[in-house]
Amino acid sequence: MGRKRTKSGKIRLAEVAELAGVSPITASRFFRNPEALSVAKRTRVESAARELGYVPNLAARALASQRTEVIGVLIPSLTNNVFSDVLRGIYDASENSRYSIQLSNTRYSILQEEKLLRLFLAQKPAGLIVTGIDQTTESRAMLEAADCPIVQIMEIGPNPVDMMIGFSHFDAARAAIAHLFAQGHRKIGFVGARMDPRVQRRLDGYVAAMKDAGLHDQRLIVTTATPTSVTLGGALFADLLARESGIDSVFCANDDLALGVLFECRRREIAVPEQIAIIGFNDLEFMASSVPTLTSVRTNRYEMGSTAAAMLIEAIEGKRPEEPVLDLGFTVIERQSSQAQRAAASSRAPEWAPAVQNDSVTNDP
Amino acid sequence: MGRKRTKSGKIRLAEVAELAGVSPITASRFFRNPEALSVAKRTRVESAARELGYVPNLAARALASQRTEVIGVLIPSLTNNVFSDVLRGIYDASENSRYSIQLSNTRYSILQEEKLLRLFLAQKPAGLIVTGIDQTTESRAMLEAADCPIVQIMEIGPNPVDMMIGFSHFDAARAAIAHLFAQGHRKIGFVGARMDPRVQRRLDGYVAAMKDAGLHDQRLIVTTATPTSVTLGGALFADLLARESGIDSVFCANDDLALGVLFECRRREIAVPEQIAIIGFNDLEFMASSVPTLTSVRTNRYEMGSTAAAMLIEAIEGKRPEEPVLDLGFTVIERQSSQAQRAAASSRAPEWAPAVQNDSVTNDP
DNA sequence: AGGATCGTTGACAGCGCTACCAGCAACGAC
DNA sequence: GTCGTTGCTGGTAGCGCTGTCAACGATCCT
Repeated sequence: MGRKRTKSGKIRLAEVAELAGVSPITASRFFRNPEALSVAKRTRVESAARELGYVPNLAARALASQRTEVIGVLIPSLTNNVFSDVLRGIYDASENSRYSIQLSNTRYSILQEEKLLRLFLAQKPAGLIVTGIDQTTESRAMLEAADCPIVQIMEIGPNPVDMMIGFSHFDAARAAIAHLFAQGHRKIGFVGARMDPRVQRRLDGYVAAMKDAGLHDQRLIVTTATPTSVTLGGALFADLLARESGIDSVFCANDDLALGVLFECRRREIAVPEQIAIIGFNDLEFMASSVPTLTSVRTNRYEMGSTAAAMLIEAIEGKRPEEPVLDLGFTVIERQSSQAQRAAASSRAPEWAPAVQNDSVTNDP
Repeated sequence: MGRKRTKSGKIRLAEVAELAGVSPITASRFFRNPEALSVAKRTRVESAARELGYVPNLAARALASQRTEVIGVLIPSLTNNVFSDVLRGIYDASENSRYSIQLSNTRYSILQEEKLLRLFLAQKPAGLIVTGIDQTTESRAMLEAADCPIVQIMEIGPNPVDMMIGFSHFDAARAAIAHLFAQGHRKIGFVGARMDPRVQRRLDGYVAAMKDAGLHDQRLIVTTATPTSVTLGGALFADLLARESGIDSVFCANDDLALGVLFECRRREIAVPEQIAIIGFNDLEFMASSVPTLTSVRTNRYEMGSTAAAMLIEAIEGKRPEEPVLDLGFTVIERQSSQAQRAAASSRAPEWAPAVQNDSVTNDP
């Protein structure tokens, strides 16, 4: 097999072209735009490539074409369960595409995000997925100047840089509070940690709902910048109880905190939901199987990731969506921890039905 | 600023060299091996690069040097909390290096792993991190033929391909059972899900310990190939109880299952640890704050990731570790859920001390 | 003094692929 | 018949960087 000056057994596009009896550029086209070839050449190149076990050299491709096939993803945390679901969606959706994912962790710092963004943009990514809508002015300018499609994920808001997919944390929080109101609760506490922009907007939604009902009281709100955890949920709830009495329910900014609150109630022998109702946020898997089962606001995290990646890839290939902003919504999943008091007596055992509610499990292939 | 044939404002190495008054190759050396330059030229190139805002073109570099600065990482799951800790370690350790992480999800399939491995290897990665020691023969051969450093993570065993970092799941399971024996438990159930090779080895450790004590009974073991979840823990435990009576304790192959078992006990009003003791595996954060707090086997997941990446980078740069196999060990963290029966009466409240035990929280930057 | 060695620098020649443009045959419109 | 037009193919010329080798002066040794 007559190679020219290539060393040991490396298969270049030139070898494939030679075996197929076409020019290198024709072989190249086969990989990028097969429809442009006549059927005869197409099959010849295809079988030659297979026979030689040809694998394209991505570095050479990137250098020659002046663009990469990399999708950059900027997320604020690798620890948070929420992001692992989103990421799984992103990886799944990109898996059978030509694009590869380049992930970076901003650690909830918009300055770090700006730095990483600069790094990414310098490599001319094919597309970018960024978290949230609270970039620095500088980041925002870079994103707007970038000549690749961009998807903002996790929430929606005005002025998308390009595309946007998420839901309204403000509305979701309002819905959570509305649910508690409907169950007869009035003195609703708020427990939040980390306080990133999305948690902040959940707090805003809570405050708005409470104000609308004339029930707002700053002393019902306990927050901290500390990263969230189950343990922290218990501690913050303890703070809340120490500060204020007569609280009948708690809205937790995420499910880990809610579980912590539940445990703290158990520790103090506070009956849930009879004495205190609990509602969490995100609807992680365990919420459906705790005792009592925990009410939460379900968010479509996996879909957020997979749809974002799918939209991005479509846009890279020229098929922009007609509607660039996609609201994935949320659902309040009512469970025992927030049932109205009259129903509470019979709520201990019968309604537990994991088979119906653990759908988040089945997403994992 | 006299550029030759370059279009709009793109800064190449040649521009930097020109401004610094050196040849391009000298400028190139500044980025790869600054010590080889005289101090004078070094500072000249440095300031020129900064002034022009030069960012190297990675594709060109990869093409010219015939190697990439990519570390490939193959993990079996993006959902599992365990891997998100490992990943965080990997990303943190690689963050300030020149290497970037390329992540792929094998979904617990060694065939998928083989396919991804082939893909990775074709791009000549600088190094590779693979999960576990159960590759296909073909994968094994590819790994051994690869001309880059490789770290196997998550467990240790004989015949490392190259480097290896983890701990013995077999020994860790034995230690868990030994702990239960020490607390006076004899009829110890095993609850496992997913049953990947590492969970299988935990089961092997359990079986070995039970056999040594003359207590082995196949009916005490409940497993499923289904992905793990809290809900599933409860369901499997229910199966176990239905099948066998007189069980005094349960070893759960991971913490999610353990939490599910705890909830199932609560649902059935089985006192923990008085009637049933529970021990989990991994020591996730919530284990320290449940009620009762849950005993678990702590594993060093973040360190596993960060050390693996650090070792790999060292090896890529020529500094191989003197000892290629690193055992990170494990620790049985005793909590209320496995306390001996005599002590159980006083175990309800006093020993709960989250401040001491929630160290996994502080790892998150 | 002559030779060997070291540290520093530069010239040259690609790495493997694709953008760009040109060429050619086949076809239809005028 | 001439002139586009379309569909397919190939030649040329790099993309921006680094491996290799050679050259040079300075230093050290015999």
